[in-house]
Amino acid sequence: MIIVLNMKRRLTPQREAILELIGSSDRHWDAESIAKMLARKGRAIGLATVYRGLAVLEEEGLIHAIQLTDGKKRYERAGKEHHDHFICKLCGSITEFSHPAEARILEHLSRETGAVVHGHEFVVFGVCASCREAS
Amino acid sequence: MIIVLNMKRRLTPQREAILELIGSSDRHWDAESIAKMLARKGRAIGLATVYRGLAVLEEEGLIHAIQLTDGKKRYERAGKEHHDHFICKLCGSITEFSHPAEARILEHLSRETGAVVHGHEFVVFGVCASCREAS
DNA sequence: CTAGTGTTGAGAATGATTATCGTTCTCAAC
DNA sequence: GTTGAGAACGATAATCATTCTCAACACTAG
Repeated sequence: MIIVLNMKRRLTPQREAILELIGSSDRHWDAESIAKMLARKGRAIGLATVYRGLAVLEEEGLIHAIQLTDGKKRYERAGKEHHDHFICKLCGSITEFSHPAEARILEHLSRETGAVVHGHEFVVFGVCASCREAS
Repeated sequence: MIIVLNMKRRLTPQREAILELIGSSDRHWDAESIAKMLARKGRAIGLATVYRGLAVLEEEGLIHAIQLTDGKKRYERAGKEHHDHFICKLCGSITEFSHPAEARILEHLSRETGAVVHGHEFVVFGVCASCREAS
């Protein structure tokens, strides 16, 4: 895979390491987990650099950011079709789901209000099946 | 309106002031705005007390919390039928909307995954009609 | 080669929220 | 009315995620 960043941005070794980590898994990474994981792999990167790298990679569309209910921004690899997130209050696990009706809701919204929709986030919380059974 | 909080929680004058402020408007309040507004009204309340009050009032179901994309938690009065939020990236305005298909998505999710859904949040961002026209 | 600009890493700074702590308030039992 | 236990208050310190600052380093074009 050959990646070229726009303009003056460079795909530095640090940014490549971040991209490789996120791109090769289905996890929802936050900045600190990325820094720790890279450190554990002997590829330590300054935390500020991780934050900057994430911002750049997101702007370039190479990763995708989501904002869940805890204060942390999470990142997942780009290129998957759009999906929403279910978060279990008990175990914290994140499950992805999607439904075709969502597109219709967005269409309806922009038709009614005249707004231009750039993005959206649908976060559902509750108790996942395995936690429900376990309790 | 008579309000009785459960158990050991008390509806103190401070909490009543917060509830009255949120309940009598359709704004989406963050903690600091509440503190400032009450201070301007000559009813100043410690910021920590505002945060604690908001948490208590939310637990009691008297106000409703939403988490938008900026780091701040917002609160709106409870009792309105459920709705979602559209945020304009340019002017920051928040528009409420709703669509019946949403319920179907949630039903589908819990049927498919076996999860119990407690709540959800659908946040859409883009450019509102008036900002679009102005630019 | 060299100037100009992008990038890094460490640490300071920021902003929202939460914890701490001594004091005050509430309320039921005495 | 007094007391005692626990809830609540307000000011301030602490925390947590994130952003900023700045000096040292690395590319890239001329």
